[in-house]
Amino acid sequence: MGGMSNPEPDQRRTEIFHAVWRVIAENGMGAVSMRNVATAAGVSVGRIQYWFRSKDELLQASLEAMLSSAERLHDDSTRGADDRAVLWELVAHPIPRAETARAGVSVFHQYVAAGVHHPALARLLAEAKDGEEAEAARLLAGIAPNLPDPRSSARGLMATADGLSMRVLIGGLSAAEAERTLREHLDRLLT
Amino acid sequence: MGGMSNPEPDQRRTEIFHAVWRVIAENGMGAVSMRNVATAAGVSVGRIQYWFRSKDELLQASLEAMLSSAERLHDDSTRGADDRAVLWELVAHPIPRAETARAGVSVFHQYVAAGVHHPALARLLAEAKDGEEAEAARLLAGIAPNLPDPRSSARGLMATADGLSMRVLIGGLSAAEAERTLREHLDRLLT
DNA sequence: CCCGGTTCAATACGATCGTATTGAGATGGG
DNA sequence: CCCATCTCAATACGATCGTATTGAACCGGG
Repeated sequence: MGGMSNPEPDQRRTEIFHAVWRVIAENGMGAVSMRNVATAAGVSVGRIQYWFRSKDELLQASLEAMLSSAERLHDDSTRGADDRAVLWELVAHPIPRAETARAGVSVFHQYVAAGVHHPALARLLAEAKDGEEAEAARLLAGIAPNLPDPRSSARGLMATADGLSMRVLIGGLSAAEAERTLREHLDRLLT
Repeated sequence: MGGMSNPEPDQRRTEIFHAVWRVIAENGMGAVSMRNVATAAGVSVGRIQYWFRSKDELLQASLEAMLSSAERLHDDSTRGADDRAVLWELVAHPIPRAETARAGVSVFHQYVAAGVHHPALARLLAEAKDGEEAEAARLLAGIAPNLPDPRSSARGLMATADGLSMRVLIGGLSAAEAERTLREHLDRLLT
């Protein structure tokens, strides 16, 4: 038969994912178009069309990539750190403490808004949040074994972080204040 | 001089606001176009263009109308109710317990996502949230006078509600579970 | 009666959208 | 060498977008 397939198709797709995220971070989900993504990636529209059948598949794959990348990040941070620190990183990560973090957090919120009217995206987001919640509950149960309902506590903790994250994103609340409020919540939980 | 202006210009604008909200609730912020709004309102595009100079002004005015309407709603619910009930309504209202409430909540989240890259919208949202927070802190201080930092407690409480609201919107968490988690948070605060 | 202002409806324009189509270069197996 | 296949770039098409323009209906005051 003919030629071989490229040995690194994932590389091609990943470059495009980065461009999607950058477009979303800089100008919101409404600015995501084949042409804008192509320009941001420095490639042609045809290339994106070759690697993704449609804009919808591109968006969905970008979210999957983002979620699994975040999960991998967390798993890495787990090695050799104590559970309290790991838990804190897990629940505090929606709060954009650095300017670079703000980009990622805002991208997440854009996907959430899109997911409200897009079941496939919503499902990915719901499962990711559920996984985070389970992991937080597991850590919480290890740290405070006498907690009556770690799952519910984890749920409240993560919801608090997400709500604070939203406040920081729309302004009027600093990341430092948000972090302090979240810390108070966690401390109250652990005493 | 010539003719008089219509005695009810607010009525015209309000009808259009309703159409904007319906379009956002049903199909998301991305579906908001002059033509879609006109169709939803059963009027011509020209009419919308007459009452609003641009799509941007329409969106901004729609958000202002929604926020002040919500504020008026809350003020009305304040009459003759005890503070605990008023506080609960204030803080639990982001959780879409009925299907009709889901529409309003999802519209709010669409505006939040839009606000991330739209300073004028963000400012309106931030001020509204700040006002809610102040009101919740006031009620909280009245109910539990020994609370060390009512403002911070109110902040955490409302953030929890917003985060839970997000979870319910993207699915995988029922409104009842969200309400229970929020109630636990409030109870822990008041004991 | 008509005239100027209000309130639209209709239409037109250029930009941008998603995507289908087409063909060119590159590459490795037969 | 050559041809099939992979990988893209270029382009075209119809739809939809925001908005500017134009004029018609209506109506109260002079």
